[in-house]
Amino acid sequence: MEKLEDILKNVLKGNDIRITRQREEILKILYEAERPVTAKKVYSILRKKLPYIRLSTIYRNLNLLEEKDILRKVELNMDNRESSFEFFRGEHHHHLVCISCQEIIPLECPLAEYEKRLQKETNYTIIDHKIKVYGICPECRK
Amino acid sequence: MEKLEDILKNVLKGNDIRITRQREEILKILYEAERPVTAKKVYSILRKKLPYIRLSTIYRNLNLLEEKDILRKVELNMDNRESSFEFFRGEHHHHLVCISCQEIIPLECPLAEYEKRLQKETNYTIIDHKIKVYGICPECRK
DNA sequence: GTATTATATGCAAATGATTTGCATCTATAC
DNA sequence: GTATAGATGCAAATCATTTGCATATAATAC
Repeated sequence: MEKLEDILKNVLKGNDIRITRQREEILKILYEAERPVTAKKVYSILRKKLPYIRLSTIYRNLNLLEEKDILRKVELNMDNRESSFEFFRGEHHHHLVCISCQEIIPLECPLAEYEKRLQKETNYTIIDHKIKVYGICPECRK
Repeated sequence: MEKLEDILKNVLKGNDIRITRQREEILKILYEAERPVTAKKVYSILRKKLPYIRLSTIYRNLNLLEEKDILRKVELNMDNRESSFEFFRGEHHHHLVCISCQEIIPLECPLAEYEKRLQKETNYTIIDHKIKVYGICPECRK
């Protein structure tokens, strides 16, 4: 049974990405996160371990990992100001966000059939889509 | 038959918004636009007529009109950097955007049933949702 | 292990959309 | 017309994100 550190190292190697301490730690945070995280969040976690790390390094790596399809970028705030990132485990999905406490529930994609129909109706080649659902969770409704 | 100027004036009055030249012109641009427009776009159109207008005025008014439910704010770029606004004619809808030429097709909402189901399954109170579909239009595919 | 070289990082500054503070102006109510 | 709450012009601030550059480091060949 492989150690997490080695698994993540291999993820990097397999994508021709050099292994650096910063990279490993960033990826680990994303891998272990239960919900999408912002660059600032990664920064605030990491600077305890790596006091010299900069936000620019975080951004460069998040973007790199997204380009390599290891992470996905998602916009979850209603106002779309800050991006979050999540480890991409191969499944296309969406999010239901509580507008009060920001809790996030992943959603299976309900548009598979719809996309096909849309493609026929509009004659567009459909590439991708994004869905975000906003609500209030049972906890916050109380 | 009422003139457009008067219709828009009444829209403003009906929402307890003072009538100013800048306001009227901004609203008119939005009303007549065939697709969502950015603040910068409004600015570049308007400064021909009102050379002294500032982007801050545009933003203040777009935001005000959105709060009053006269406009809707939409994020159409894949990278979500710039917001667009469109005149809200009462129908909840979404957009299919060509990632090459940015042409936009409005889409009827396919999630009405889904929202109800989701509400039951998750016990969240569903408030709203956003869908964006990205594709390549027939013209650009050639 | 050491040297070589391409790439990554720290750091500071830039960017770009959007917002804000403040003095002045103006639409509306009296 | 006058008073005043609210709007605008203007400049500067804000905030997430990106970039330029000198230095440091990982991968690679020896």
